Amino acid sequence: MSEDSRNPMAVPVLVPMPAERPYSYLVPQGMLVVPGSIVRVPLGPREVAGIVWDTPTDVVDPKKLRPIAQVFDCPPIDEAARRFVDWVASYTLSPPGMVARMFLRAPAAFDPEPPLPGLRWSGAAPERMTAARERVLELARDGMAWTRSGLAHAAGTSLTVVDGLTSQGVFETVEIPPPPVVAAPDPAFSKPDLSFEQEAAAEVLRAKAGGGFSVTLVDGVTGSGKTEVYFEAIAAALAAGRQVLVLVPEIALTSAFLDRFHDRFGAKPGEWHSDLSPRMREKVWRQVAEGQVRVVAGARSALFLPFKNLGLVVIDEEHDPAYKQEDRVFYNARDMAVVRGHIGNFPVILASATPSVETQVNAQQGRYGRVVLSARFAEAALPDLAAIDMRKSPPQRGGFLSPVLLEEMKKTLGRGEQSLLFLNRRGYAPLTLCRVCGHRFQCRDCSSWLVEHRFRGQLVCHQCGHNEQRPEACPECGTLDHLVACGPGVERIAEEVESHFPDARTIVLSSDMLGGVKRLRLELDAIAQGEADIVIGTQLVAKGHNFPKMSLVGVVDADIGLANGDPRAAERTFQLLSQVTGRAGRSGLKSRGLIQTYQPAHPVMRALILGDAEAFYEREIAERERAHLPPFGRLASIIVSAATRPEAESHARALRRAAPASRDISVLGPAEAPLALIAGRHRFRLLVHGEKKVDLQGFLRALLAAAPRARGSLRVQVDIDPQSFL
DNA sequence: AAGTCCGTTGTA
DNA sequence: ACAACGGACTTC
Repeated sequence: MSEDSRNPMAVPVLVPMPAERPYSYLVPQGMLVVPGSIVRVPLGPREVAGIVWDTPTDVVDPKKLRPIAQVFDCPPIDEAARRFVDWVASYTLSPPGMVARMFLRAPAAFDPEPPLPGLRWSGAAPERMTAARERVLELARDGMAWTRSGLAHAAGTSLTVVDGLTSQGVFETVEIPPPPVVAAPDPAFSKPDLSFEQEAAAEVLRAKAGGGFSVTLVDGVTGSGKTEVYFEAIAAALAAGRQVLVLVPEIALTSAFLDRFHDRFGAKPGEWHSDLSPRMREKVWRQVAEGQVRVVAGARSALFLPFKNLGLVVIDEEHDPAYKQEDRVFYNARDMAVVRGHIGNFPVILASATPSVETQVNAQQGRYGRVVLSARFAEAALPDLAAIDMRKSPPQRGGFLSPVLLEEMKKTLGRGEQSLLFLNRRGYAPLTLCRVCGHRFQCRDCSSWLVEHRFRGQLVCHQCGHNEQRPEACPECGTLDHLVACGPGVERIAEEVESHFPDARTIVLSSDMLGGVKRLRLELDAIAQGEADIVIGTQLVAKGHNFPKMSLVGVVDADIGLANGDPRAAERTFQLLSQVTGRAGRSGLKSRGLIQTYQPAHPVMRALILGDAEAFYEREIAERERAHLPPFGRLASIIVSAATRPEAESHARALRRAAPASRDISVLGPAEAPLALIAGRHRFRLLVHGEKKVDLQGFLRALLAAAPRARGSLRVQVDIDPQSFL
């Protein structure tokens, strides 16, 4: 876009706020701006970063127009990324500015990285030569630029020696371009040794990696080497000069993945997740935009990085619920990645040992390709799985571990191997009550029980984070020392384990661990090195780690996830338990998985123990089809929340009344949400259910347009394809 | 989303 | 009497 000298031109700019359309800004004389340019613009009393857009704006009073303050010296957001923003905004019913905001998550990166100050040999000799000076000069004589500290360090001298030489004019100061955050991966660095089956799968993926849009499911049991196989597709994309994005759930914890990548490509991928330091974040963002970082391994938000030349997206563990974002813009990164591939016309690979029902159906119906890896790689063998019927082998009074499991742990310990106990419950006990008056400790702002965390001596709300000191006396009746913990959390299981195996090295892992992500990484590494005998963990132990000495996995309570009325409960439980039991036996040890359950005949348990995934999926798919649930029908949920219950309820009813008449779409509710109160906000929920082919978004837009405006404390959140039904 | 403006309430 | 807050309103 060029400017006219008499009539300064206005351009649309998406600003990071919930407006339905871009705003218009004037382009000052001499400023050069293209669609995708990242600009600094005035917005009310402040200045914000926005993106120059290319879709129509509303006509606006020319007097209101204000000029763009600055165009950042930064590669513009490309056409494909812009269409992606529009698409995501439209699909999720989010304001486009809020989606664009996700592309602008590293404000410091809009300006180029400053060069580092460096030193280069000027050709001059020092006044007097010493041994230390000689060592420094030896390194610098080739004329390459060094950083001051780098040179001193390499020469094994102090900074004083280098500074002395500099002041004598032996070095001249130069600018060193900022170093890359990661080295360039080499597609030919270390060709893997693949089995026949893996090689065949890799060949299919390599062929797709060269072409346009396609989606391929890599369906392989845990330990079958899915990663090695899709690495070959990455190699092909790299060889073709494209950038690659690998989405990984909980990337912050999976250092094993980064190591494997390094082994294959001779360099680490760029990392992107919420735990990055601001400095690193900024460097990665910038270098992705410039095309210098070739491969990013990241959490779901990495989908909104400004790739210069994206040519492949891999979604590892595609079924993982961590891909669903449920705040601000509600989106599923797996589905949006497929859209990104479609818009950018490049292939997408989904990998999982337990694919989501949606992906299974897409593969069955031929919309997605599928490659299958049926055998565990090399020496790895699938664990031998069995259910422990808790009605027949109940735990000791006050305990939660059946004698059968304890006996197996004892044997494992005796062989010097590791056991893993899995329980998806943080803390010591999920409920505390008074034995005298029956008082139950509930969060003052949420409809949920306070969870006792005994290590910290606190009662904690897992919904809003509220915590209080655990009292000695009941706040209701005042009786001392009669509070009782109900049910198990990982801390309580650890206590039980320690009473049975006082000499074993026991470790508890959960996401709330003291010391944060850094500490967790260290502990996971230590476990992989064999520095623990018994590990007790929540779901974070299920994800992608390789524990070579682990030969027993015990699921403490397999029934937990099946209790609520969530339509995805069976699928979730099957996936999670398959993944956990798959932690055992990855390095050839004969291994076992024991599943404690009160309903061993439940189809999920049967499929799991018999290793009959096919039967499970067949049943689950038939059930979804019968009920017209996704992927055979469409769902959206609308959560209305407000400071008071009546406000929320009456607005939810008003939304319901605003629903347009439709034969193919029905609105259920409003009903109080299962979590009726979160952080002091009362919640009501509507479910919108339609046939597969309906225009669900159009229906919702009409509904929202006809509904009264949400004022005061009222908030309305629309969740397309909801995963959580709480 | 993140400011300003303006009305309410709480405290010296 | 005035700060301290919360809600409504605006932003090209």
